[in-house]
Amino acid sequence: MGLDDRKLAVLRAIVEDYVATQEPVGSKALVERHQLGVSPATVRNDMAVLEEEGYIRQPHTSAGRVPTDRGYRLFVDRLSRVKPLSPAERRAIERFLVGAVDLDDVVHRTVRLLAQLTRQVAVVQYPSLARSTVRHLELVPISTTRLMLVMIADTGRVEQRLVELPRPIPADDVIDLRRLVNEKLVGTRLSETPPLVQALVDESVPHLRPAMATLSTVLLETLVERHEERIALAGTANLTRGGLLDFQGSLRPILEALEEEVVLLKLIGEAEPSTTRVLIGDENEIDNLRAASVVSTGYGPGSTIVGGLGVLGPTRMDYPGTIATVRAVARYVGELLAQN
Amino acid sequence: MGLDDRKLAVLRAIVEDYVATQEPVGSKALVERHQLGVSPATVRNDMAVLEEEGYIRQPHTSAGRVPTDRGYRLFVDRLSRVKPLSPAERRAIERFLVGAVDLDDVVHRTVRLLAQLTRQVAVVQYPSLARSTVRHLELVPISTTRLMLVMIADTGRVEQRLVELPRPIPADDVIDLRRLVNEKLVGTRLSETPPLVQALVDESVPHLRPAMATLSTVLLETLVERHEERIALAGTANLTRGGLLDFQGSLRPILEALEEEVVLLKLIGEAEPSTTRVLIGDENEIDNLRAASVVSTGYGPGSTIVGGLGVLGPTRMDYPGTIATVRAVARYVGELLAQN
DNA sequence: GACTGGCACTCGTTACAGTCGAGTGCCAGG
DNA sequence: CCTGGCACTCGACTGTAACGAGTGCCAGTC
Repeated sequence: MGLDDRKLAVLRAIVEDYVATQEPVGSKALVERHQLGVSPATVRNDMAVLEEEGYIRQPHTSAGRVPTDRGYRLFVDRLSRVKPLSPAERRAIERFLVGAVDLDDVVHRTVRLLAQLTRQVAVVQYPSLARSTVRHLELVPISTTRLMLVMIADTGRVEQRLVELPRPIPADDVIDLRRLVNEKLVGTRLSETPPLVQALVDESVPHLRPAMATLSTVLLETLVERHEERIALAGTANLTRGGLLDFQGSLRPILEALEEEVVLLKLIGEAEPSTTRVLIGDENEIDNLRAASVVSTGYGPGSTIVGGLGVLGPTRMDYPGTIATVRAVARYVGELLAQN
Repeated sequence: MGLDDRKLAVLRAIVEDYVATQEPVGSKALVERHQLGVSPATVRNDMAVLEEEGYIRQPHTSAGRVPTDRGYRLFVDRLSRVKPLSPAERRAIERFLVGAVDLDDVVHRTVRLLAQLTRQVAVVQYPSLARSTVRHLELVPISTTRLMLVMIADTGRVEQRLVELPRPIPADDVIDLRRLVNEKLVGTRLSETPPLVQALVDESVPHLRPAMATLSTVLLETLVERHEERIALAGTANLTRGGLLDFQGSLRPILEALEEEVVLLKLIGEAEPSTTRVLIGDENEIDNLRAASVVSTGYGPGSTIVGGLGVLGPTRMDYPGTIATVRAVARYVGELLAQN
């Protein structure tokens, strides 16, 4: 498919205008607003080709052109440069994130910041347990047959689970259990833990074994297998911007999808290092989100990735700006985490 | 205002029909669907009175009648009986809530359950810290100048904060601190804690005092004053039911309000024992929610209240059914909490 | 005095026709 | 290969007319 430079310029112009105005853009308006150096008729010919190739389409016979998902894709891949952030945005990011007292606080501030800057729906995954290492395990007796297991990860994440023991155990045994699990597990990554946990059970002295067995079950099942990923969400009200034109009139499927943690994780949780992923409309695997685009990336202290964050919006989205913002926020959050 | 029985019956019929059909209801349709024993003309006269009194209104001159907020209020207060739950609903509640492993789990399941049963937006407040008592405080050294403070409440709630110490302290001192705070605070209600915390600082031996002071600040500021109430939300997709007729066409203000924790707390957090609160449209203090109604109640083990839960939907809502469901769910959750 | 049937009236909804104009595709000429 | 010109399409908007659900009012009845 031979798309010469001018045709690409036309596509870029269409995308930019459509994103800005939300209205199908015609050949005449295009030459007026951009210095293309050719007449509307020429542009029309180019448009015909672009349409044939599937990059743009006409909503109605006598309307202007609108980019297709494929058109946006080409735009993102070849026609757009990442916008540098404005100083105001930089300042906003810093102002927002200093003074966070807590991992919870960091995550909440981040997700709100993202929503505000991009004016889209923002999603932030808590640092993944699978990618964290254990800093400390605490066992707090609740009753003689119940323990509260508290796990503190190096990322600052704290998770707790109630452990229901098969039979009562004395306080001294709790101390022993605590010592044992900490000796064995502190510093390890939870995803690599299963064999270690098993070993813990096998090596326990007989009278501790039943308790240790339950404990290990809880550790494995609830912390690793059903790996308790957490998600923060903000900016759903932004979905209502742009009237009902975006998302083809119904927010329903979008809102439904946003309620499913699993879906969100799929969207932003599979980040690779220092890559920004852009999913445009159709490319999305989740049916409910076929009318939306997602920009996501990983974040973490230094160059390691502990979680993902991103935004979701209409396919008609300011990709360069959004990508820049998502990257910048991820970087700042990474720095923040590195300080701990 | 003399509203005889028949006029009240007419109002009830109008509310029921309108809630069911979402369409303004006229005099003819009314006599057809309800056994009022009079002619449409009579009903029209009654309607005229009801309209004069502000209980119903006409969207257009030649349309049927629609209840006003005031009409719904009268309906809720005097004309409706709380519907008993269907066996299916009871079963759904039990099925949903058994097997919860965790406070987080309980809250999440509850909020989803509520959303599903009422088909509205559901809100559940985590057990309030101010109404919980301290079960255990744990101090975990992160570095020589940092502690992780973990508080476990009797409601199962676990909160953690990073404590930044003014200067390094040895491990033994951490043990002392832990012992001191636990001796003094376990069993107390956090809302009554301030004097006790202050006493802790005053009574500390000199070399522990600086650390204890920071610790107490964290305890007071972040756990009590900025009382860390938490909220779970579900069912926002239900806002899109009933097309765009509810909420006068724009979900925007609703979605915005739902993003503010403070707003949500105001809605459901001020529950009094065993009362179900119903706020209809205008009665709501939050401007953004003037087009919505809220049904909320408190929950807690036994007869104490530790938090609130409720649902939010259009003023055109099945009040009897919703009230019944909210109450039932609150009761079940209370029982569940009582078991711990 | 309360209820009812009848009737004129209101007004939103729908259908239809006509106009307008943005935008297109195509073609002949530079 | 680009351009100006031109006929054509079709959605948006406007105005008109018919329709009908629903009302308010009034005179008559029990």
